[in-house]
Amino acid sequence: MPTIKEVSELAGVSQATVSRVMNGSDRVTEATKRRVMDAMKTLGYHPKAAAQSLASNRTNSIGMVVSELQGPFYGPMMAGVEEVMRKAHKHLIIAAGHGEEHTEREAIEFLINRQVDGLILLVERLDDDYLLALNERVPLFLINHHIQGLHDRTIWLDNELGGYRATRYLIDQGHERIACITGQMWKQDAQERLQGYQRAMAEAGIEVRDEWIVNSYFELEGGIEAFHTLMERDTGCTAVLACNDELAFGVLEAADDAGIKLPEQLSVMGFDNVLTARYVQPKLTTMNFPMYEMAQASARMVMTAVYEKQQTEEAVFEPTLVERQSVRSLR
Amino acid sequence: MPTIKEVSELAGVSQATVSRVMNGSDRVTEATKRRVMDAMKTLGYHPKAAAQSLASNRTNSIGMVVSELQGPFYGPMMAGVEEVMRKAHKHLIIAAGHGEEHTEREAIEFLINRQVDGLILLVERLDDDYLLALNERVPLFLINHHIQGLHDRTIWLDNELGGYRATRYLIDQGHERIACITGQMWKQDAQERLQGYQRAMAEAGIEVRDEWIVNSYFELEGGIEAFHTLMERDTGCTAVLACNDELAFGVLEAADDAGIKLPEQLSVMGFDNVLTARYVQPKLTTMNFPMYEMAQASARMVMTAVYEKQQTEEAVFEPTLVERQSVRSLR
DNA sequence: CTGAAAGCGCTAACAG
DNA sequence: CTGTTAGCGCTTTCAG
Repeated sequence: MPTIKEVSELAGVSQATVSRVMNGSDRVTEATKRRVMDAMKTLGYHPKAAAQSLASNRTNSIGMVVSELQGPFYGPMMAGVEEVMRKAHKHLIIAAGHGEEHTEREAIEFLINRQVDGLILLVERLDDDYLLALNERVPLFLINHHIQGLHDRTIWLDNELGGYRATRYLIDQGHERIACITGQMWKQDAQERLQGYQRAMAEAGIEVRDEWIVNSYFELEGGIEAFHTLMERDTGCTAVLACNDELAFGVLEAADDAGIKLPEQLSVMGFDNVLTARYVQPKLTTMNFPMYEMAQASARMVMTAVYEKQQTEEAVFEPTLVERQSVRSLR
Repeated sequence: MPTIKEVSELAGVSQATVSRVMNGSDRVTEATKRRVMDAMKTLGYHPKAAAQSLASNRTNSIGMVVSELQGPFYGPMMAGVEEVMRKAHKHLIIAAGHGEEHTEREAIEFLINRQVDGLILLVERLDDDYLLALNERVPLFLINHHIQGLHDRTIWLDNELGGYRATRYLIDQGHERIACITGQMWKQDAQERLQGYQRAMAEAGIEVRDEWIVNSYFELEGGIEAFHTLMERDTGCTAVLACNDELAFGVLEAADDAGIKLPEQLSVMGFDNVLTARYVQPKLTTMNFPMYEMAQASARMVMTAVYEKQQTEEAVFEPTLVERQSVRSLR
């Protein structure tokens, strides 16, 4: 492994100069720059990340913490981040929270000890005070998590708008009695999606009856249970907004078991557009969650904030309708 | 950020001693060890990874290259690796190949420049010579990829056995005319699964007719196309082994579109047991691919080979049957 | 069992 | 525009 010293000798310059051309920072003559570059090439030189970090106090790596690596959500997320990071020659170190607050904090500490230059967080269970304190130690970037004072470091999906658009679509298809199955209400996105539903209904002048809303949790089983309570309540709803696809899948399954034909007897609308949505029967109409794009945006935000030291501003993404076959038009 | 120097001063020992207790290597008196530990704790000391790397020529990080981050496959894989790595206080740096040989090599070079201590590869398109050469530069660990001379660094799924068991199950259910939809035949696993099918059929004394085998590719569309060619060939098969779940989903969809009832008119068997398999209609009977466990195994292999300098041996995993509803018994 | 000292390979003032 | 000079924080001989 050649070192900077060898390069400098072969190029007939000082190590400092070599360092300069690598970092492109200071002004160097085209001529010497060329000489150095050639020397690097013939030696097959690659700077040693550890040495750079130690000297510069920058690791050129950023950490990413996700609640869990499983699930349909995180692949695209990681892929998006990884892509832009690598193009910029930065390293992505990942850690998973495995679903618990305790392990999420552990994952974060782990990455901070690694002295990452920045931290992208896609987590749910951490409280704001902790995160704010954390931000003093390392620049934080938050995906889908709002915190007072960190707006310009936030990438989020407008869930309220998504809930609104989804509901609006159902209404436009002629539905009036529309049920809504929510996720865990301590989750910000669950709340917001419900709010969007309520706004759309209010706007359409439809009075939402309490029995139309069933509180559940973002899992297949949650969808199944919710479907049953909906049946028991005998609401007469013709459509249901499941606040994420998983819930919708549960509804699909439960409906099928109950011998209810979809979408003929009940229209189902999902939210997230996970991969599986295209595979189920009927193919799920849902709101698209542009995870890949949001991930790229978060990585770009890191680049400009951390490495270019420039101000950033929050990035908002909008869910868009993906029309498939689980919603029937009443018109 | 406290340094080793401060710790040593507070503990009244030399830096060397502190280093020793951290690495647990040399013998140190219990007494001084305790003093050092206390000092570390009161200072909230954490060693700086970059400095350690530079001095020890070990980065305590291993790289992982996957063909693509998307898809149902890699989440569990990463989760498994990450879990055991983090427990051992090692770092996981990931890079994606994004499906092309060119970018896969790039990803690998990227990680090598990062001086990772080892490299876990879950890739398909790289040729053996390249990988063997690579192994001279950094210890390689291969998931589902066989290479002469790297057996003891390989973690693999017995695809042939999986194909055999799947087919065997179909036969046991009373099927005789069993079609097989393969993946891209340049993929090792596609070949092996087919071989397993053939072995089971031969063993059962069933002569496989050429028209029962349709060469396709591991995607939903591949399954749809394969289903249609199967229909055109009018084989009279009562069951079909789709060599991965994606293919099976394609068959499900195409069959549904063609008005063919599953599993009444055709039994479908998948392979991989991706998350989605539980969501489709009928729920897919398939062979389980223990990705999470295999990932953990690969990480453990890295630990013992790289950090404990001990010999390892290949780890083989067996696919097991997951019985759901897409296969009908003829008995 | 412990300390002293010499780097690991690079960056970052500070001069010139 | 370029060279000189200190380190960055840790590990690792080599003595003792």
